[in-house]
Amino acid sequence: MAGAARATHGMEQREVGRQQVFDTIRAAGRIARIDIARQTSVSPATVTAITSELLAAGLIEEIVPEDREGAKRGRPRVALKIRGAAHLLAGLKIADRAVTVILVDFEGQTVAEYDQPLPHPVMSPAEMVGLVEAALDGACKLAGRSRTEISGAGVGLSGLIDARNNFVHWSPNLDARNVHLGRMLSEALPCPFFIDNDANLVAKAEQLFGEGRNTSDFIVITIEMGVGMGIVIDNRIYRGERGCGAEFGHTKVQLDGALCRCGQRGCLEAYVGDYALLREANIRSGAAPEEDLSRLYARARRGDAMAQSILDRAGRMFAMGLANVINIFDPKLVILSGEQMAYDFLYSEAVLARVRASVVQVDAPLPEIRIHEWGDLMWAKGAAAYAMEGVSALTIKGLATNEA
Amino acid sequence: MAGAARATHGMEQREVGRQQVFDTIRAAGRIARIDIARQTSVSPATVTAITSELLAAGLIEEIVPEDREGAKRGRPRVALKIRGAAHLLAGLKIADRAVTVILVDFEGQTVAEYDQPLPHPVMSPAEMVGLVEAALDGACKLAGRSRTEISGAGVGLSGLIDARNNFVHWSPNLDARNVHLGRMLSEALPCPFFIDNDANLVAKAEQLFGEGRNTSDFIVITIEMGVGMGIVIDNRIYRGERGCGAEFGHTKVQLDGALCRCGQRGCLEAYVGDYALLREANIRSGAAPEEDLSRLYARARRGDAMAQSILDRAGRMFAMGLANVINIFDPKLVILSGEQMAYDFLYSEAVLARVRASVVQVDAPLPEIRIHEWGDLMWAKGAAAYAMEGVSALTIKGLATNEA
DNA sequence: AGCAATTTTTTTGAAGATCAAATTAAATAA
DNA sequence: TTATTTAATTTGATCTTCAAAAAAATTGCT
Repeated sequence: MAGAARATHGMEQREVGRQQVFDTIRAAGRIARIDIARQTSVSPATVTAITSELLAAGLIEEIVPEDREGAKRGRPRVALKIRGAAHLLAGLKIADRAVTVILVDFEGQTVAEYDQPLPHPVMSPAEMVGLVEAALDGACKLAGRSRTEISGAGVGLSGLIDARNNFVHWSPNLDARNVHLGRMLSEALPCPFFIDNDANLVAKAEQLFGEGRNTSDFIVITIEMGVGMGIVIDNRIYRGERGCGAEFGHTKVQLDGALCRCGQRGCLEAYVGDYALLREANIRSGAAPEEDLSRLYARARRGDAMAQSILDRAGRMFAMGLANVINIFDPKLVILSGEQMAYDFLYSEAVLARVRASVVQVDAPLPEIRIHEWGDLMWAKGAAAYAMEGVSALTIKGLATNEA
Repeated sequence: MAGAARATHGMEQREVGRQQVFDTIRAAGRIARIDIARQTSVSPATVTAITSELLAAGLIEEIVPEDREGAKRGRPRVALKIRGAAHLLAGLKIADRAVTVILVDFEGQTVAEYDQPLPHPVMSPAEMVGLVEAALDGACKLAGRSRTEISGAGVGLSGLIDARNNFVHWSPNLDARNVHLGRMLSEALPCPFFIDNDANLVAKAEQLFGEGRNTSDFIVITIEMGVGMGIVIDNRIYRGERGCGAEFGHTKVQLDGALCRCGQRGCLEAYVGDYALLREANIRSGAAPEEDLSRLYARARRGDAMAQSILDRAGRMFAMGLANVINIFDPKLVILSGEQMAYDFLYSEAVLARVRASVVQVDAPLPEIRIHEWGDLMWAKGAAAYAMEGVSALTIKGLATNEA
C-alpha cells in the first residue's frame, strides 16, 4: 500500500484528492503520474488535473528524464517530485541544555543546523519565545536566509502538549502551566507555529521520512530523559481527547512502586528514565558522588553485577510496558527509536525476547519491532516534519480559494 | 455533535452520504429532515434526495405527525425513523453454559429471546455450527418467524477473533485453533454472519443503542469470566493489525505475577477474572470445596477480612490497568459495563478514585467514567447490533447498483 | 527511414453529486 | 382571509471524477 494519507476531515472533495496525490509523491520521493494513479485508485485523468495544479502552484516539479536504462518501448514516464525550493521550514527541539534548530527545504533536505544554548533549563513563556526567536535568527544567519522566508516552524517540547490547540498543559522547561505557546509564537513571529510533544514529532518524522513511510499504523517508542510514545492510526497521529494521550512513560508497571517525577508511583519512567537509573546507581553505590549515566553503562558492560542488575530490572520493566502496548494495539509495526547508549540494554535481544513472550499468542506473525537509530538531530527533524505537514495542508487548502 | 459515523473507506461519494444520513437517523431515533441537514452539514436538498432513496428502499419510514404540542408556526416537520420491519437480525452469544440468542428488528426492538444449552463447553467447529443452527431455529420458532427471514446474524465468542475475516484464532469454547467460523456458518446457513470478540460486541451495542450513541471515541471495559475491552476511535471499532487487539485482560500488571489461564504471568485477568478470584478464595480458605463467587462477595459485604482483602487487591490491580489504558488513550469516555455483582468492588467509588489518582494530571477535565449495567442479554444484544451494522452497510451499498 | 507497437499523458465529453436559490407546502397569527 | 413562518422539494449551476479517445513520445522491426 502507498503511504498516502487519507485525512478526510472537513475537506472538500478536491482537497482530499490533492492531499492524497501530494502525499503519494512525497512518500515515493519521485514517481510518475501513471504510478500515482495506480497507487491511489485515482484515475490518470484526475492525476493529470491535480498534478498540473500542483505544478502551477510550484509545489512539485518534473524531473528531466535521464536514465535510459530499463529502456522499454512507449512514451517515457516523467517523474514528479516535491519542489524543495517551494518552502523553507524550521524544526526546533527545546531540551534542558539547548534549543536545537534545523532548517529544511520542502523536500526535507537539511539547509542548516544550529544550537542555541539555554541560560537556564526552566524559564518563563516570554523567555522561551525570545529564545526561539534567537535560535531561528541564528539558524537563518548560518544559512544566509531571512527569517521571513520561513513558511512554518515546528516546536518539540517535553511535557503534556495539546497539539491541536498548540497549547502547553505542562512542560518541565516552563515555569508556568497552561501556556498558549503556539499563539504567543505566532504573534511574535510572522509564520505559523506547530507545537507538539516530542515523541509525536519523532513519530511524524518516521512517517514522513523514516521507517513508517509505507505503513498506515505503527507505534514509535522514544527514550530520552523520559519515555515517550507516538501512535499512528490510519495515517494520523492519535492524540486522544485532551490532546495528551500516549503517555507511555506514566503507564504503571508496579503497584505502589518507585516514585516518579510526576508525583505518582510505579510509572514506567520511574524505572527506565535516565534520572531513575541515576537515582538507583547513586543509592546503591552508597554515598558516591552523582554518577554519570555513561559510566553506569560502562560498568555494566565490564560485568559489574550491581550495574547489570539496575539495567536488567529496567529492561524487564520496559519489556512489560511495551508488551502491554502491543497487547492493546496489536500494531503492525513498532519502531524503537533512540540513541546508541540505551540500545545494548533496553533494546537488547533479551528484552525483545521478553516482549515477544509477553504478547498474546496467536498463529499469526508477531508485530514487527524495528530499531531505528537517530542522530542528535532526530527531535528537531521531527519538528521540521511536523511543520512541513502543517504547511503542506495549509498550502493545498489555499489552492482552492486562490485559484480565481 | 451527532453520532453520525464517517467511515469513508473505499466508498463512493453517495454511499458516504447515505450512510451518514442513515446513521444520524438511527442515532437520533426520530428526527426531521431539516435537523439531519443541520447535524450533518449536508444540505437540505441532498437530505431530501437521500431520504427519498431510503424511503423507497423501505429502510426508513415517516412518522405520522401527532404531537401538536410545541405548536409553532410554519410547515410542521415530519420525523423519520428506521423502519423496524425492514430486517430481522439475530445476535448470538456463545458462553460456557449456553448459547443465548436474541432476535431484533431493524430498529433494535427485541422480537424474541432464546437459550440453547450447551452439551459441553468445549466443542468442535462442526458442533458449534450445528449448535448455532439449533439456537436460531429455537428462537425463530418462538417468534413465529422463518429462519430464512433473518438478514444477518452476529456471533459473539470469547477468545482471539479476527473480526475482519470472521476468523477465530482461538476460543476457549472450541477444540481447534484457526477456525474460519464465519465461512462455515455462512455456508451452512443462508445469511451473512459476523463474528467478533465479545467485548467488541458490547462496544458496538453501546455505540448503536447505549451510552456511546453520541460519542465518536470511547472505550468499553467488560468483566465476565475474563476482562475485555472494546476501543472505538473515530466512530469505528479499533481492531489492530491481526484483528486481535484490545487484549486488556492480558495486559501485565505485575512482573512475574500470578499465573493466567493464557499461560503467561501477571495478566490483569489473573487478578480480577472470576476464576482468579475463585482460585484465591479456595487457596486461602484452605481445603474448602469449590467456592461460589457470590458467596465470596457476600462474605466481603459482611465484613470478612479475608474476602475483602481478595477483592481489595483485585480492585487495586484493576485500577492500575484501567489507569494505564486511560494514560495511553486519553479517551473522552470510558464505559464500565458488567453485571451487578462486580459493581460494589471493581466499579466502586474507591477503585475509581484510585484510577483518577493514577492518571496523568492536567488542568482539563478527566475522562468521564460511566458505569452501565446491562442485563443478561447484553452480549447477545451486542451481537445483534453488530449484525445490524453489517446488514445496514450491505443494504446501503446495494442501493447503488440495484437502482437502475 | 518508415511504420507498427507500446506506453504515458492529456483532452474530451458524459455522468453524478452537491448545493444555493427559488419554489412549493403546510401550518399558525392576526 | 391574508400575512408570516418554517419545512421540504425542485431547479439549475457548478464542480468532480472518470472512461474513452486522442495525442505524444518512445522502441522494434523491416
